[in-house]
Amino acid sequence: MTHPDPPASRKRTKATSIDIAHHAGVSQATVSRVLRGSPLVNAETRRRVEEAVRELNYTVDRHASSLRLQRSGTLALLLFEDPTADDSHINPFFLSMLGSITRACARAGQDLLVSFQQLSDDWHADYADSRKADGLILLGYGDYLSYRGKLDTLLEQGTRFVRWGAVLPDQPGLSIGCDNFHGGELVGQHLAGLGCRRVAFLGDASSHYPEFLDRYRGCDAALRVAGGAMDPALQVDAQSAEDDGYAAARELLARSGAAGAAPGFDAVFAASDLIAIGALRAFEEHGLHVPGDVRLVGFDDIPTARFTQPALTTVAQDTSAAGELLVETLMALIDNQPAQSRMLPAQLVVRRSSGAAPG
Amino acid sequence: MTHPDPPASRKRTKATSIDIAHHAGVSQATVSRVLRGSPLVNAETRRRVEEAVRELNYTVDRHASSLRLQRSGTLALLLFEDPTADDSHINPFFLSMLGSITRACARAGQDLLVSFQQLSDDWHADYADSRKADGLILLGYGDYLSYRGKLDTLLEQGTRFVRWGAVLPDQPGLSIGCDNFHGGELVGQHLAGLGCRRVAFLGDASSHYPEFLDRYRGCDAALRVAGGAMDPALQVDAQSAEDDGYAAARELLARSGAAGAAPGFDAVFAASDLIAIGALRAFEEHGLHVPGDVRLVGFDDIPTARFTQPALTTVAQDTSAAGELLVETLMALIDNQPAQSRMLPAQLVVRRSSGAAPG
DNA sequence: CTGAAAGCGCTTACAG
DNA sequence: CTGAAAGCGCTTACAG
Repeated sequence: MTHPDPPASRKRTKATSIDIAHHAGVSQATVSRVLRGSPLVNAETRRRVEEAVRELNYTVDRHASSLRLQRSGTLALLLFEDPTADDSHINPFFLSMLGSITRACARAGQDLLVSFQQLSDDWHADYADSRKADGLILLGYGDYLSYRGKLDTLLEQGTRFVRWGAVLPDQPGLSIGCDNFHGGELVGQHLAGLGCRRVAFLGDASSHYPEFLDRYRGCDAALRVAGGAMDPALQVDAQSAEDDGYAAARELLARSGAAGAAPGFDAVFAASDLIAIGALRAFEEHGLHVPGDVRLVGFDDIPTARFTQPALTTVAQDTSAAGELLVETLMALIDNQPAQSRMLPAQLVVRRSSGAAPG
Repeated sequence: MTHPDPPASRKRTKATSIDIAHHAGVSQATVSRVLRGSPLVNAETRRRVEEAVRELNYTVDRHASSLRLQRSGTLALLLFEDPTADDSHINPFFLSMLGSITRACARAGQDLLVSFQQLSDDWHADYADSRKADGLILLGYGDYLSYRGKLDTLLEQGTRFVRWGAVLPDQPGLSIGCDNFHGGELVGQHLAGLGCRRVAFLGDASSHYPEFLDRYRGCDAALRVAGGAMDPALQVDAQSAEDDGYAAARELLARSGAAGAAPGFDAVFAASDLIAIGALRAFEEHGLHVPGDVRLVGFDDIPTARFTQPALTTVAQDTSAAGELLVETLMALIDNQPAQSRMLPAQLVVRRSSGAAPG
């Protein structure tokens, strides 16, 4: 039984499994077996190896292991930003998703690679092909139609991925998303219950932004039950940033020709909290009181929503469950287990901006 | 000149450099040279290889490359949370740091591994030893004294790391931090200029939390210039979360025995915005008006600070520059270039909570 | 239960 | 300028 010699000069070079083998008086193969938890190892041998591992402070080299196993134990989170977004801050909602995904990965024993991407970037080529990650989590707003094609490419290449977003009937790959339609319904019911008849919508309500579209439709459905409906004339496009909301609200005000006079709408449903916050600023500047003159509802329940003046009524998405489910679904895909798209419940959070709460 | 055969069955298996070599009619070594940008390659050969790479959609296998190069091209961001923190949300300030670090890594061509750690975890063993990352970025609040030892261990092991936090004279390793002392001075000057004499401090001002301590000292120094000083009786410990701020403010109120009567302080400097927001709630419940009865200043300038009622005067840290500098410094360390600790300027952002702005 | 050996896919010193 | 070959540090089928 010969064992390989350890390196002659032990000059603070990282320990390898060969060092451990020598230290414990076993073969390198046995060290590897112990470290991978093989049942084929004698208890006493295992003990000796484990001791050497502790003593030499050894950790398995991740690259050697991944190369051999053809598996990296790493997931990649790609966060898309709209090309319009300058170097400004990321939507807090996504930051909160990032937090929950990070935790979920830790629980699943996976490492997480995080990257921000422009929608236009050549991202589909990179992470999976280079085997940096076993699968991708796709997150972010952006024109769905223009990135759908990239999803097709991913699928063709056999890349495992899960997307956060609208759950659509015929989409490429799997999505986890909030039940946006129901979220919209909750808003519509709430506003109709408060007697609103003319509900404006701030957000791109087309199939370019299917999440916003679902929110719009849900609200419309609820209003119809109450004998009303959304009016397309009261819909103004907006991406999800605050400035977009500000601009859209001004456009809405201009359109309804309400220079000082009563506006042509009694409520505004903003497709995101950031949009709502921008709109709030525009209304304020215009001398329009929220909720006195206009009731306002957002979507996402970002941390700031509690602090706007008035505090923002909004729809909360369960980011904790979302992160968990995204990781779980992606792991199933990677392990060739059955997996499916799923929607998470939405919850209305009533605060003062809709004029319903006490005070 | 013989070239290795490509795999017989081409069943959607990822292309390797051998496939490319065969396709381009060169050796695998030459493919590698082209991909690593070696100048030793004939232009026409290079062209052929590049074409094959495009055609077969080839990407270098990261693990094989890293194993060979003994370099991963990856940085790890370890975000510490206090053990007290339940599954609640991360301080938005750190989320914003995370955003800027992510961008900086992208610009530096490095991948970023993100992980949340409990201060108590055995994190020092993992990332660098396993070669998952070439270096670590350490971020987060937590008892400095209790984690200083781990920094020493990292240093001993030869792990490259940079820490975000207080820049201290005799600390292990390098730190990038905001000039907390000067940030505190700015607050002290501002408050003194408004005629405040009794400034309370909400935050742990000991060497367990050197950043908070520096803020405290800076404020004290500024008050002394104006003929005053901080009063230790008006200092209440608080970690950085909102609930801690709420509790600390109530403790302060109880201590100064001000049940309805005028409190024993005319201003409060909260060590973080989150603490300030919690304090604001406590003061409100107590019937204390900000800034009428108490002037309030925070630290960090998180997104919500603009929206509290009244909007929060605070000290902004340049997170963009911070991320850039953290990555730059860590890269220098990894490349064995000279590198040093650095402080970034702090900037006072005056809003209504200090009673100085118009309105 | 254990060791010897092959091989994961690269990179680069060496020889031409 | 290019190819053949060694080797990075693992994991596991194979043989005992």
